[in-house]
Amino acid sequence: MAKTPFYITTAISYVNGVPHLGHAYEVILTDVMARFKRLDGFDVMFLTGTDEHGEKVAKTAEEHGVSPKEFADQNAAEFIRMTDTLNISNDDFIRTSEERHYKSVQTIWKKLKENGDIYLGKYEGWYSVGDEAYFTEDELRTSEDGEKFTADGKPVKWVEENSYFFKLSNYTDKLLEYYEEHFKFIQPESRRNEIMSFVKQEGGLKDLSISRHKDRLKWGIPVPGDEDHVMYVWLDALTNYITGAGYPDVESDQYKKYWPAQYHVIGKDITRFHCIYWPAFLMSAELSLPETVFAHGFINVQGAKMSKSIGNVLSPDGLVETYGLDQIRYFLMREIPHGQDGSFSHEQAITRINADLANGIGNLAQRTLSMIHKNCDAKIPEPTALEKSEQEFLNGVYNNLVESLKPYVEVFRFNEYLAGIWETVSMCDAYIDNSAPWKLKKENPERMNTVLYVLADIIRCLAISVQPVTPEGAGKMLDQLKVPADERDFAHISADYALKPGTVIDKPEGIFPRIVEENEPGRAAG
RNA sequence: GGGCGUGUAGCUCAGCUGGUUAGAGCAGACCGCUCAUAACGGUCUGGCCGGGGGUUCAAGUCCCUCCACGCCCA
Repeated sequence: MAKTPFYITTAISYVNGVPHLGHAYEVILTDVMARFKRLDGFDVMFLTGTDEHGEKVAKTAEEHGVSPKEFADQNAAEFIRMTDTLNISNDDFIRTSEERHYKSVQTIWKKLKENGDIYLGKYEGWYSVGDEAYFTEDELRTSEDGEKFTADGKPVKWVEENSYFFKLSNYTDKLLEYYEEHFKFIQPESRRNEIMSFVKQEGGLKDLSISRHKDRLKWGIPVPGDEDHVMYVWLDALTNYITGAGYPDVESDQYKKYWPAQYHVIGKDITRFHCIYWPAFLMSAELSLPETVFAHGFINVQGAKMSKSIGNVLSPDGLVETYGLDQIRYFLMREIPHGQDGSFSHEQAITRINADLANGIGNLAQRTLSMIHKNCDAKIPEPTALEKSEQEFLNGVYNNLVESLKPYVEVFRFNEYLAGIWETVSMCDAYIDNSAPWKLKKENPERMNTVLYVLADIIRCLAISVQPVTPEGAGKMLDQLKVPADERDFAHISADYALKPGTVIDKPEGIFPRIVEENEPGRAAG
């Protein structure tokens, strides 16, 4: 039976800076969904990448005395490295400076043009290089000597130039209609409201400038048929999602299989581009629209927005070094509520990691496997007749552990998913205490074997279920139980694949060590 | 200025279309256990559900208003 395709993307990261916690969160969030879907039997395509063009990159490159391409190469390498550091399972990594992307963007440009949605106009206005955006008069502040500045103090200059425009104004009604008919297109709902009220603004949507004159911006994709112009960032950047699926070869297996995407996972700050511009471009190019744009929140660090000036910017490297990879993945998925802003603090991280990973699932596996190793001749014991409650416990795990939590996963509520899994962890600990296998050892060895067997098989299921979030630790746990590599999908959470009694196990080692604070709390440096 | 959202135990959060004594985890206290990563189990403490007003037999849940914070737009 052919697997159902599932295409998911992160936003592409702008290479003007280097990776920080925000990037890490987004790519982990997406990775967890991708891994979950693979385990659930989908044919997953997971794309992430870098956005490399634009005036800001060109300018920063110049400051560093290198070409834009060299500069982009350097920082793109950092983002690629981040995917390794964080154990991200992306199937592809796209860079907008790649040849395949040039072809793709130029093709879609031609489509928009053929369909009459691109025209040459004139743009004039106050332009801020720092923001790569135009501002209207009333958005600016004027200093005493008449200089104009943006609200946050960046300088602007008056610019007049020819520019190609996209007739976004044609799409006001079509977009609204689309939102009405596709409730799930923008999630969470608060973002949907935001977008709808923006589109409903008086006079409808305004046309969108999509090119820059070459004199001012060379670092970009040339406009087909007009040497003097280079494309402006959003058309270029957004198109990466279809490039990744094989566009412009719309007849390719790849494209037919994966487009339209199921999810674009993005930060809430770029919702508008993804929920207004992108669908409008796709409509104009007569391509299908993605199913859902999911906008996640931001993470505050030690109670404040991450910023260089405060000095609380956390790097993925530092976080992994301080807490461990699975640990940081777990923390972010468990602690950041769905679609809202979350917060990160050292204390919070330690507490959560120790309580759930070290004292919770880690200790559960360790105490169970130790008992098996010591008391069952290092073999998975042979169970005898199960008590009714044990059978029910086991059946509940087989039938519901993952199944009952799927609805949460569908909407990125991984915090709820994990909370659900951990209910079973807790039930196991209670079951151990009630059964007291250390007493059964003398009084009733057969019962001890049964209890330990039930526990071991539930731990097998727990480990399978947490693989999306803590792939490394879960993998080790399954290794310890000698679960074959091809029996680790959700489909194997069943009695049919239960552990085989007699299987020899190694002396267990703790999977998630407790984080012990020395004298002063270590900080993840940014 | 308009809009959206958030405000529930010390902390992080659940509470769908209003319905019995408001829930969970963590933290804290006590008791128990000793297989385990000083881990685990049990019990308990802890909440004028941001303030005020209203609708209703009944409101954390609906309406109005105010306050704080965040975001979108102007």
